[in-house]
Amino acid sequence: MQNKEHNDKRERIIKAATQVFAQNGFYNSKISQIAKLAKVADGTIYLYFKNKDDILISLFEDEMNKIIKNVRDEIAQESGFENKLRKFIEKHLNLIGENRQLAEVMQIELRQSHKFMKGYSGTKFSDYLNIISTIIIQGQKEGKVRQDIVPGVAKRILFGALDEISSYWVLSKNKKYSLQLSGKIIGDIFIDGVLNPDKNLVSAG
Amino acid sequence: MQNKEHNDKRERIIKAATQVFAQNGFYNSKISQIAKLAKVADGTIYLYFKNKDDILISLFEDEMNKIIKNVRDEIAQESGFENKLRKFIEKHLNLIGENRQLAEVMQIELRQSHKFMKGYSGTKFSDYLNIISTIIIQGQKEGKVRQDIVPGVAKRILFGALDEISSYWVLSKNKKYSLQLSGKIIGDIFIDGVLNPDKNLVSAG
Amino acid sequence: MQNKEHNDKRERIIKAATQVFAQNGFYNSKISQIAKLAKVADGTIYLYFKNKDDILISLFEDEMNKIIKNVRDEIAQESGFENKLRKFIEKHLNLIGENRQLAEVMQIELRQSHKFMKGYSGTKFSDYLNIISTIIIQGQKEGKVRQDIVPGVAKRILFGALDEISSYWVLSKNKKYSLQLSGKIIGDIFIDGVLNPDKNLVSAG
Amino acid sequence: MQNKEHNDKRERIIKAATQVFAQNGFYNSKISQIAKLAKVADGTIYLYFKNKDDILISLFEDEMNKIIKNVRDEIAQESGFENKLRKFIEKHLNLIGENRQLAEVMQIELRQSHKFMKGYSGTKFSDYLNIISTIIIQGQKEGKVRQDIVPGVAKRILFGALDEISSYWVLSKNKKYSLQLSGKIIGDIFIDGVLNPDKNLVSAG
DNA sequence: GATGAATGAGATTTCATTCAT
DNA sequence: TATGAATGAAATCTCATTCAT
Repeated sequence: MQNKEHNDKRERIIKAATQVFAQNGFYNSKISQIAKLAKVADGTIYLYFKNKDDILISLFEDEMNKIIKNVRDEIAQESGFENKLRKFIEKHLNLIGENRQLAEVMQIELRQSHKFMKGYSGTKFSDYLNIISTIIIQGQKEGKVRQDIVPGVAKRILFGALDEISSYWVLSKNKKYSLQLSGKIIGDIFIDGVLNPDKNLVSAG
Repeated sequence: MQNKEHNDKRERIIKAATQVFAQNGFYNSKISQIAKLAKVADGTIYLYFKNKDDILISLFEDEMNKIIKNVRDEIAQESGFENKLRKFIEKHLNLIGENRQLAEVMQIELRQSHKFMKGYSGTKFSDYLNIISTIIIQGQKEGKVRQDIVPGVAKRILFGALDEISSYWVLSKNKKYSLQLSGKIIGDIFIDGVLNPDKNLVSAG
Repeated sequence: MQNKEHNDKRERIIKAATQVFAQNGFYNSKISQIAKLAKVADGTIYLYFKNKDDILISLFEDEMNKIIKNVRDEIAQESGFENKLRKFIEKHLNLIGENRQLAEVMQIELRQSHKFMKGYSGTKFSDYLNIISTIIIQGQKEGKVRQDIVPGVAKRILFGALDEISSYWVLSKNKKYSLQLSGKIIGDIFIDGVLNPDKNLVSAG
Repeated sequence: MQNKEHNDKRERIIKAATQVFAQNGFYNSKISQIAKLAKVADGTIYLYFKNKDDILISLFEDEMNKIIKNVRDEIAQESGFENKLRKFIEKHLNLIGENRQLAEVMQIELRQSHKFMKGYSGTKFSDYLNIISTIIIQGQKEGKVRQDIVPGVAKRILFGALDEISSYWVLSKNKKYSLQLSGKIIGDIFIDGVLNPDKNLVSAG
């Protein structure tokens, strides 16, 4: 019970922080705003988090854990390199589309801030990227993906593309292109781009 | 003479700000640090810039102007969609490699901050991205690039990939992959990914 | 208890501000001085007041409320136009004499500042002046005061006279004339000056 | 020629300062504003005045010299205590009416500031007030004014009344009462108020 | 004399964090 | 645990004044 109450408050703070950070940016957000929105006292926040930075990091890690688990589960249900990759793209963009505020914080704030947060390793983010490289490696084993594609580079290329599309979508007022259309194009370009030309011929023949 | 001195000071401040912002991030940078590094009095900065935000924006616009001009000139000397695109990628990554501090500020700080700078339109950034879409459109006219590739989406996909690779390179201590290698892979994936399959077959045949 | 502490601090700040403003003038007074004298932290002041201007206005309104109530009560106990007016004069000068610092602030600082305090209506001051006009109107009803005396003008004439005498007394080092003597002369001049000549004749006859 | 130019600049600065001080108050006025309005460089002001305070004091003394001379001359042409006094009131209010900006500065700024200007004696102001006491003393010699009226007090009473009326007129948007009407009432009250009652009877008889 | 760019001291205000209750 | 009043360090920006030209 105590514990439940505890978690409840922690979660309320994280949720409020997500909203506030998304709206004002990390540096322009005030602890008191978060406290107010979470319906706790300012001081209470310091019972759950070491300091302001810690809220951002915790928020990120909490959400990343959920996301990584979720994405991994879904991808496990797909078979074949291409299907898995398209599923990853779909899931990523869905997450952005469904939780815009979280997306903003993760995209904008964390990128800016993590350089300055001592002791933060960014492992979770690495874990997320490695979902992509694992798929690519599998593709190479399947003989689908060219051997000269370095998975450690390719994972960043795909993530960067997704991230930029997401940023634009999050920040722009008039959403010119849907996330779905963008996702399709990303998938087309990336998959065609990494495919083994031999297989390509075969599949085209 | 007066004018030269004037420009000199303005430039010194921009240069110092680049260094300081890169090192500490915009919000953790102090005007006094910049002034000290630029060897001017704190107050002098306000003769050249409206406020702290204005330094960041000016820095960005100044550099963007130079970069855009430079990149456009170089691309103009190349012929054909593929050459132009590879040149763009090469130039972008060279800029990152040659001026790491500037790159850090442009990549990290501006992305975070521009949301909060009222009245800043970000035209320069748009201009830069449009160099890419112009090349893609040319590729479509040449019959090289598939018609279902939306240039407005593709430009962000390529930029996102370059940007992420650059961010990683800028932030990581041990630079595992060279920018050159990464650039080659980006080019390979992106170009193969957008090529018209018919041409592809022909070129493969 | 909480509340008492609260009021205590607010009052301590007001009191300290009165002293500091009186000594240095509003613009030459520093928040830190006031805080130090009030034995609170600089930031604490901003829990009770919006800004520096607000301290001055609050100080004025707080004191005016007390003064107006006090003066009105005392005047209510007097009967007849002349007695009431002499009592007003006596009370006004007593207030100056008893609380020189408050007087200085109210006389000098507020007069200078209120032009620049947007949104400050100065109602309290008006209320105070209207105590005088009320007495004059009563005098006119009693047939004592000439009908051609415009109460709205006369109230300022009397207040101006009192104010100048007070300013002089507050600012001059060697107080040549006592407030009492000055008060008597003001009363003599003003009352004789507004009396109905007919009554005057009668009373002289 | 040099000298004429010199005076011209000095005067332009004084004139500009009057305008700027009147509009913004002394402490909210910037040297650069005054310089701009006077069409001189900021630094030029320091060739004519020691510092910002000195501008205010000089402005005051310059104008006071003119005013005192002017008022004295006009009064000298009147005969008898009552005429002289009414002329003084008329002149004072005319000055306010004719040069509102100067009036504002003299009334509001100087009053506030002179406490804080080291070494400023305020002699000119004293000279001005003594015009009044001289008239009153003459009135006492003529047997018109009661002996128990202390001229040093009475001069402040009259000045205070005039000053308050003027302040109100200068600051209020809708000028409810004309300066002329107010002047008549001040004269009526003050003169009747100081007159010897014996003379009063005689003059009434 | 005249200029105006440069100076740099200094004050208000904010806000993360603490701690007595 | 929870509170929220109090703290006080710290930073942006202003502007009177100076001084090299």
